[in-house]
Amino acid sequence: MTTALPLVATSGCCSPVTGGVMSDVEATSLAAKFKAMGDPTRLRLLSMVAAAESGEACVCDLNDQLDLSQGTVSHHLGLLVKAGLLSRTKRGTWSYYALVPGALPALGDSLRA
Amino acid sequence: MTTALPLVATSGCCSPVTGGVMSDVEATSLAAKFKAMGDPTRLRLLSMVAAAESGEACVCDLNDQLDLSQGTVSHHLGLLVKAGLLSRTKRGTWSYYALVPGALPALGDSLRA
DNA sequence: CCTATTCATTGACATCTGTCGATGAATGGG
DNA sequence: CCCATTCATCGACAGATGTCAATGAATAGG
Repeated sequence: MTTALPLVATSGCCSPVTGGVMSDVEATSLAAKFKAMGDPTRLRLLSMVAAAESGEACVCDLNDQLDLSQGTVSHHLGLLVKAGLLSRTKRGTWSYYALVPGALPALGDSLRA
Repeated sequence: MTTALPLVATSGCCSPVTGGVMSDVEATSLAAKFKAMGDPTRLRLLSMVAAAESGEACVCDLNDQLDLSQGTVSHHLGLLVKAGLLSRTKRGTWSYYALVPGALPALGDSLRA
């Protein structure tokens, strides 16, 4: 029997903050995600991708709305991918970024009782 | 008529990340809270306070569980207070920290659709 | 009073982070 | 082919951050 790898972030990805004292490992893992969201530019990037009609956006579109150098935007997007919040798909010359399904709500769940 | 200041964090404190493109001001405000949670030590501190029976904990208790200098722990607690996630009450020689009611769930709501 | 306890604040330090400009790789169009 | 476009990566740099040791203020107990 084959166990399919979930394409959607499991809601059990993050230990709840208010569910007992967190271990060092749990805290480090969860903190990495919050850290990725702890920057205004990255938060705006997430909201822009989320607001895109097709569910994805290319760097050029995002870059136009941000008054930052292209390299800097690419850097932030890379961090969001590394944190597991965005996915990147290369098509031709363009890179398309999309929300990892379920990642944000799962993070939100870790803040509920 | 007097308008009472809410002692509980309003659930509308944070603009949702997936509710349209965030403004610079919204993103900066929300990012500050996530930034405060983007550190393993601070996350553990939050979970320790949340796990305290009485709902509050003094620095000495927290310090014992953390293998960090007392000054460092105090520093992290100060950041969590500044972010609006913890409250501080001084009683005698002790400082007691408690969760700001509703603050964490409100943050979590900003990550839901 | 004198001393011990609790805790915030300060100064110092190494490291991390956000930003830019420049470079280079990959693709697509004449 | 040659060139323009898109984008990631690199080197550099100022500023922020996490940590400690030391200091100092406030309180409690003999």
